[in-house]
Amino acid sequence: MPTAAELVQLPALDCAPQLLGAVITRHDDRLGDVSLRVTEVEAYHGKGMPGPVDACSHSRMGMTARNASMWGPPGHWYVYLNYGIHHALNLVCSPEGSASGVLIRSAAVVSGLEAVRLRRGDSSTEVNLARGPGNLAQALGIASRELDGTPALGGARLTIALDPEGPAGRGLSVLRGPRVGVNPEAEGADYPWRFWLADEPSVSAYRAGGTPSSRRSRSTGAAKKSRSSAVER
DNA sequence: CGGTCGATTGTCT
DNA sequence: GACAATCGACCGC
Repeated sequence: MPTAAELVQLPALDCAPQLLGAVITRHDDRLGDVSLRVTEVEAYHGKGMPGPVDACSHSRMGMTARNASMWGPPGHWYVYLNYGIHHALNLVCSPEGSASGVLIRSAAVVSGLEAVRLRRGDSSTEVNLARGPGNLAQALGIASRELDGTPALGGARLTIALDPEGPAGRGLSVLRGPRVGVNPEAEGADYPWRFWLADEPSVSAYRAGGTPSSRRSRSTGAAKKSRSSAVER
């Protein structure tokens, strides 16, 4: 049975499904602690890694100021701001220098519901509280890049507890399919980088093809591909 | 329901 | 200067 430190050494495609069912805990003295159970993730391969080319990974351009923590040691957080509005949380994986990560897309609230409601507002239904990467970050009180590059295994403010046996150890069924929210015209857009737990209402409702560029091309008559197909593994 | 669109800013060409 | 690993509001069925 692998340890958590060994699991985060795996390539993103192998590490990502093992994170399903893991519990992320945010410590907050004022609002109280919040714990979320991960229900949906996406693998992002580092530039030059063996396996399929990832045309969407932030590491594809090489190291920059933003993505530097992706190149750091695994088991640390990579936090960035997306669309100028939402923060997104990733767990860096695979050996240092390989620049891979797993985007934590969705989760279910395990404890600290009151604190999450305060952060997310009353208008959100319970399954939507940490559904989608932007909402998940908000539920955890991540509103800056403060935690970028900090340890995730035994982290002080934000920590992740992995089940060494992964979802299979609990009899959870894992589904796999293409990403959502990336440009559907991009090379390799159909490759199944995304993993989620079956029968989980908190999994992303967000549809592919939501980017401004894809909207433009769609309105000019480009064919829309179906993304509903999922493969059980 | 499902499609469509604006918000908002850091990042890279 | 373009646009992004998104979200929620709004519109028309």
